[in-house]
Amino acid sequence: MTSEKELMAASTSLLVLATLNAEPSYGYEIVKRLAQNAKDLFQWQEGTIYPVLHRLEHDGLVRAQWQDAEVTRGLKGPRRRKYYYITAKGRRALADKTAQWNLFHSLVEKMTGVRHGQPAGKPALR
Amino acid sequence: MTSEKELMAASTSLLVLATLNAEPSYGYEIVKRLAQNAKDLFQWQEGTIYPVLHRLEHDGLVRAQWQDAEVTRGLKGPRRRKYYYITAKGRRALADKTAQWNLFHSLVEKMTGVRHGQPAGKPALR
DNA sequence: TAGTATACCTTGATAAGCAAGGTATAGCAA
DNA sequence: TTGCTATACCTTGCTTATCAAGGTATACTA
Repeated sequence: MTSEKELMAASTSLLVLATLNAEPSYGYEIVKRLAQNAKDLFQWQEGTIYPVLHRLEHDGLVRAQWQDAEVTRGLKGPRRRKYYYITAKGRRALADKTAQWNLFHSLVEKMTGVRHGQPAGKPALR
Repeated sequence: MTSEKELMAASTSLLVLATLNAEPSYGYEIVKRLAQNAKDLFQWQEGTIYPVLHRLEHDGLVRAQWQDAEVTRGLKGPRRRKYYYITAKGRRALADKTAQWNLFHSLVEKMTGVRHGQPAGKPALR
């Protein structure tokens, strides 16, 4: 595999970037949101997501900002959240990774004989 | 990730099983065939495929058989090929893994906002 | 006062892929 | 005949991603 390994590894960072592209968020919430979108069929662990966020930040695809103390006033739990925002570079990376994913998916489709569209009896997440 | 980790790891065994489902084959040829189907955009290494085949055989999803000597007569190269055949259990596994892959893909689609069908300007392998 | 939910994080084990190398056979060209 | 290339099998060591598990701390709630 040349870039296929990154494609595999990309699925998590891809989904994290997609989450942040929709709306800024923080680690704990991203975990919940992914599980929610996947209807709990797939669940990422915190131990997976936090290192990914750190790497994305290190690579400049997202930037992090501890929220103001007053924002959390009235909320239960600790008064600290590290919000992540996708950057312009992150949006480009998201587009690239999405294109790569779709390309790889079309290979799987071709080889497994799955047709486009959603054939009857093939459930999908909605 | 619950079974998501297997889903990631599944992409290679999925494609190997799909290859063998189309037609019995052997390691060296499978590598070539995958690269060909992927138009060399993705390339699996022998060091990846052989262990996968051994694992699939160990799990009973394929069975292996050294070919007869006469079959290779006239061919260049060594007179030995280890042909792999998909089993009934392998076909069930292929169906399962394909369903899992499609489920996961629908999550990616949902989160990246990609619609079904092939939107204009989104190239795919044909 | 104890439990639960929120929110951050790290560590050690497991597993998959890759690059690189190794062995061997046979055709073909110099 | 000598050496290159293609075929065909395989293993080893490194890297990297994920997970399970644990740790810290805050604040609401029973």
